[in-house]
Amino acid sequence: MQLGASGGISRVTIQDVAGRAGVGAGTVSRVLNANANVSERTRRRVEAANDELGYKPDVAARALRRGRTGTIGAVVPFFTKHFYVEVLRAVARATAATDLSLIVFDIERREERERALGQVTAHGFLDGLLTVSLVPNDAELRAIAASGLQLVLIDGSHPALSGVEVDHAHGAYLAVRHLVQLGHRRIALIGRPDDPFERGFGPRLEGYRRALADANLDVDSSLLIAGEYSRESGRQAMEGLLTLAERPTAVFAASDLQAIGAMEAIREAGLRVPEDLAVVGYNDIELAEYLGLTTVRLPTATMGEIGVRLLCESLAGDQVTPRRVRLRGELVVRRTSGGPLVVDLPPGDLP
Amino acid sequence: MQLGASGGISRVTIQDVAGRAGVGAGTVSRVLNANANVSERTRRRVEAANDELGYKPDVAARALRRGRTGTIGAVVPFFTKHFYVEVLRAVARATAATDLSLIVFDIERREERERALGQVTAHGFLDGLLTVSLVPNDAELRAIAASGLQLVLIDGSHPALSGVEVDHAHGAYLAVRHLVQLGHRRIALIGRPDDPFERGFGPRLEGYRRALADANLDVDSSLLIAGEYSRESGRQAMEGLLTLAERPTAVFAASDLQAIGAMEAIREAGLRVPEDLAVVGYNDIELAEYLGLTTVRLPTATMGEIGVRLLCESLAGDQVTPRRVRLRGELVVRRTSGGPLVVDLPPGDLP
DNA sequence: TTGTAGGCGTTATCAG
DNA sequence: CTGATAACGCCTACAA
Repeated sequence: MQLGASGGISRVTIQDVAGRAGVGAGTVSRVLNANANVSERTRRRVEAANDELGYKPDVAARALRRGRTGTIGAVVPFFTKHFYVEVLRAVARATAATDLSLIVFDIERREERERALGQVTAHGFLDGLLTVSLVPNDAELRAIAASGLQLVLIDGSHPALSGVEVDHAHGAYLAVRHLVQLGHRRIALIGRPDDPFERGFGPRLEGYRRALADANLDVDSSLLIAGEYSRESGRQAMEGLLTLAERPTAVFAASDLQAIGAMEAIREAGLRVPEDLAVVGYNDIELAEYLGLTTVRLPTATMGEIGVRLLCESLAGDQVTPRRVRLRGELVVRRTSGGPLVVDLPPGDLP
Repeated sequence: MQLGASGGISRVTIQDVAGRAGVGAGTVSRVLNANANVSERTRRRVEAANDELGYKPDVAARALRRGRTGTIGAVVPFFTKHFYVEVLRAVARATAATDLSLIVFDIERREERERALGQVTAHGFLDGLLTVSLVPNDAELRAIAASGLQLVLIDGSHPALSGVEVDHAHGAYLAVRHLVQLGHRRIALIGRPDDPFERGFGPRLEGYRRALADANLDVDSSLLIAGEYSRESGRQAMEGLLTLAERPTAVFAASDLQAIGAMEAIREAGLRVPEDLAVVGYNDIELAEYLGLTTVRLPTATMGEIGVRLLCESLAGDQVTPRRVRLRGELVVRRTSGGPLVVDLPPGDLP
């Protein structure tokens, strides 16, 4: 009898477990895969043997036999930012509930994106891929398709691909309509594009326009500032807005981080939120509640779950046509917009 | 004939290539693995068939047969920082020269570290692992050993593991000795620990002590500031040092980023480098040359190469005892230390 | 309910 | 130098 190849520790195989449990290998396999008709007694014996030997099925053998590796990848930008963390957490949880393994690729810089996508597709040990807020370009798409990799987009969309997207236009619409209803007429937009590595407005501009149009208000382009997903960006944008001859009375920032930066700028200019300037953010990060920031809450958990579910469906190969799910966020009204709200303070805390 | 399992595209197998080339599968395999005795004519035929069919060996089948997956992982913190980028670049290059694939895990936060290490060891599709500036704890080490994964440390050391380490104490010694030789007697140390997720001094303090001891100088603990690897940290440390009653005349920062931050603080205080305060950094990042920063250059490329080589040796399983390689950096004298140096300026550029 | 055999795609061995 | 052939470890028919 030979030692299991180099892998280090001589491998425990399904045969060993079968021998130990006094059953055939097929039975062990059935137990492992919760597969069906195994008597309770046998199952227990097998499980015991399994534990005693510390058996772990060989991924390679399994992959060869099944034609699938049982491993998926998730490509996520900016691991540190709330939205991505939340989505990824949901993805991890949902994946854990399946028999798939997840490998996470964190993309903090543009260059890494290419590298990660390349290495993921070239290697050939992934069945499927989830990308968050990243839509691969045509070349990447071709490579992915050629390698037989199933791709599902989370917070992004492409006509030929399955994906979960968020109706950011609708979220922006809710936010801006809220401000309009509070009587604001000059509402600034501090934008954020779709692609996390860009600058620009993205679909939030559309919601902004729609909310204004509903109220028969014109869009004043001097109130539109494109930025990126950061506090500093929000601060700068706000500083610019404050120099305007005719200042806005409210601002919708396309991310909470930007909203927080904007509020800093507002306070430094000696103005008050919401009395002088109402502020609404987007994402509902943890700090938002603490700061009383009115914002739009996104269904991050649902997005992650559905993303995994769609990928599982793609892997099962049942359906051919891509499925695209569209989700909506909800407005969370707090102090910074100056809207009507009920604050539940314990009576003792009142001054 | 059945379609290759779900993988998507029906798989081209080695048999197909063999058929197309009119040879046996074994021969194709030999060609693919540059294995030896194949006639030039046959080799060409096989390669042609290979190209025409776009054949890619199945990783799973190969892994099963060989007992090794041919994939290694590299766990690297702070992908954006010069030192890690350089080491990783070398690792990638060295890996490309072998028949191994590399999967990179970027660790930007403490929590990710655990996750990455866990997923990497649990999954079982990696033959080996390289960690940069990260020494796994005992529990992690056990898990790694148990999974038969070969581990090699880059810029870190452990008695039981192979690894390449840098003699940071020696690098610090060179830097501080340089300052001592220039006549400085009050030399501050802005420290940096070994573990990128800590705060502290690390081995650089030892080199600092040694250089001072050589010159019979005492260590003044008020000149020792612990910090982390960032510009801001260096700035703060320097601001503190500048408030001292008896100011230092020179400072050795344990990273260039910290040195740059320190220089900013010095200039903001209205002082000049190197006239009022000499500065030496560590790492030789690109900016260092631009700023004329005297610093210690580390053999990043060599570290990456050797790391990969050590891992390959471990995988080959030839040697049992861990091999540990110790490397040294070199001092690069530029303007900020005020040392004697020759600047090669084109004559025309002189004022 | 359970054991057995065949084969997934590759590579190593053994004849020729 | 090259072609068959037998594993690698697992899963899934098929047979019992």
